[in-house]
Amino acid sequence: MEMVLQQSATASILVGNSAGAGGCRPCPRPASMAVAAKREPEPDDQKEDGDAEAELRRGPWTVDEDLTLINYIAEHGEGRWNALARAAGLKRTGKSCRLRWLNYLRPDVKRGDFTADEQLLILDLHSRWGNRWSKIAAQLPGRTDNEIKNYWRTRVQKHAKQLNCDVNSKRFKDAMRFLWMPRLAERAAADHHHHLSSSSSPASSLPAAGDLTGCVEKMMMMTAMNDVSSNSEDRSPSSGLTTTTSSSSGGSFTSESNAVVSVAGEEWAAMQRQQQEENEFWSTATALQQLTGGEDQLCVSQQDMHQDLISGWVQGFSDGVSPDVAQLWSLDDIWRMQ
DNA sequence: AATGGTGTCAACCGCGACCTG
DNA sequence: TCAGGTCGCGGTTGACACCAT
Repeated sequence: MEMVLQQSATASILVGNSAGAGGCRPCPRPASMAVAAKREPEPDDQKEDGDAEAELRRGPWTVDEDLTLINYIAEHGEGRWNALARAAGLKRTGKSCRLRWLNYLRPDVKRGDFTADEQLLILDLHSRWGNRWSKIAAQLPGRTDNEIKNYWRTRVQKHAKQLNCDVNSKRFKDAMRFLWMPRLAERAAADHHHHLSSSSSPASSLPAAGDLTGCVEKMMMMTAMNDVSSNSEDRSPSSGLTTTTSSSSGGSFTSESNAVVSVAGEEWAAMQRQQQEENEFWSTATALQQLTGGEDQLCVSQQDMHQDLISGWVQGFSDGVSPDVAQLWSLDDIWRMQ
């Protein structure tokens, strides 16, 4: 394991760049390089080396493969993926190369949690276009269709499950529209205010997306970040600090890693708060739904749609709510959710 | 400490659309 | 027009990490 981590750091160093993954959170799983590195080819896999007609490789990409692909595209450009895979000497299908590049290695791929703005946009666009992931992704610069699809399938569908309804049901759509989205909008506004009042955001200190060198820088950063997370016990940035600088990074990332971890510490705390709020929000929504009892209680009537959306929902809710529920969740609470 | 459940996300698969000779 | 190659999309899978028991 240690050897593997060293290799990933070494491979990055060979490219000769430094930090750069924009908006990376304290790394629940920052890069599949973690996976790839852990699964360097077994001895059995090495037999491919002596066989030009060896079978195509599958599964996680290694750091070497990533570098090969990045370097080849830097020199020759992307496209013609099957030919590219052969010419670059990668034992991968063109399809696999394309996917790896578009979803992961491309310099302008943004990583980390979706912002409230982005979440809002995803919810909104999905309500209009359905599972048109690539179309939705086109509206979110730096985000891939795969990432958005995963977000939808994990986070959004999880909330639907919490509400005990189908993600495509009117009930869930209403909950989304009248509970979740206003809340996200509120958070987005708060984020904007925060960014305006703070001199520089973590992302702004990182290289601008779009240049190919930034791509390799990103690999360096991801490797460093991965080391932080893989060495930390509780996944908090502070606990990752000491092990990062002392072991896997081999000292090469010391200052950068410290800076990253320092920034990550703030983001970590914010993330924790956000997660807690999120949990409270959905449990409240669930409780509310159960107390109001009906399958359709969360749905609004067609007329309500013509009113201001949020106040309309609140009115609809207040009309149908039982005294018990009213006690549990005062109107103040409802308004606070707007 | 062991184990099973769950969440996350990179990667793969199948298929249809498009391109090219 | 047609056949083979390529690309892009949406759905699914599998590995891993974390957490609860």
